[in-house]
Amino acid sequence: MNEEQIIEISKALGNPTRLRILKWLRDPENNFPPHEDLGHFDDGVCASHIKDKAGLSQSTISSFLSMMEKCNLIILTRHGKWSYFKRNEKVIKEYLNSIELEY
Amino acid sequence: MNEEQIIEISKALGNPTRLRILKWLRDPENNFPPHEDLGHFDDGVCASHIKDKAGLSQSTISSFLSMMEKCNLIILTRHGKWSYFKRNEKVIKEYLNSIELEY
DNA sequence: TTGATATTTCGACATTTGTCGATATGTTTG
DNA sequence: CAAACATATCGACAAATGTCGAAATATCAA
Repeated sequence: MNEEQIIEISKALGNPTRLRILKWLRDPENNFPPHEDLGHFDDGVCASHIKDKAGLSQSTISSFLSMMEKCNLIILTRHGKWSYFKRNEKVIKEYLNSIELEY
Repeated sequence: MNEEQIIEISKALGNPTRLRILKWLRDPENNFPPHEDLGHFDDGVCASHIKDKAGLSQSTISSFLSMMEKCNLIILTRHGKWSYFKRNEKVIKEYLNSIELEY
């Protein structure tokens, strides 16, 4: 993983709300209500539920999720009007490995 | 490692100069000139050498090193008028483990 | 103790980030 | 298509960060 990516991910992790979102997404069943429509968390959790749990404004959460997605910490999947977010385990591992081995 | 510490370390890693300093300190022999007085890198590298390599002002580097030390990423040892900095491998490992297992 | 040198602290200022409410866009459904 | 809802974007503003040069401290050495 290149330096730029490591820096962007580190910035994303340097905020309590974003760090918690990442943690919550580890275990959607225990951190969020079920999705009415979908009935599963295969693509993660929809933005509204994350907003409700985080307790910040819709626009703030939207931009937080967007920056987490831009640096590939999370993966966005759209189902109709809903945006679902799940962890990008591969990139998280790469981040940890890069720091461990290179930085 | 608690959330606050993870956040502070992530912030420290979210800047190219600080990230590079951490990397350089992995291998002082190959990244810095020898210490005239000391003749070894047992306590790391002195602030001036880090400043020269980073190419930022002395005050900027001083505050960068200070914040890296406050969040325990690096360990400061003073020898007379020189401040030497080395990596805190234990804390770096704890950071990576915490993210891997909790976040 | 005085001068030279290493580091820290201070004050300034520009840039970035955190956060909001309002507005715009996109999607579903009646 | 129009209303309703989920999400994204915009504009604003306060707080934090990046960065500098200058001044203050601390230490060594003559």
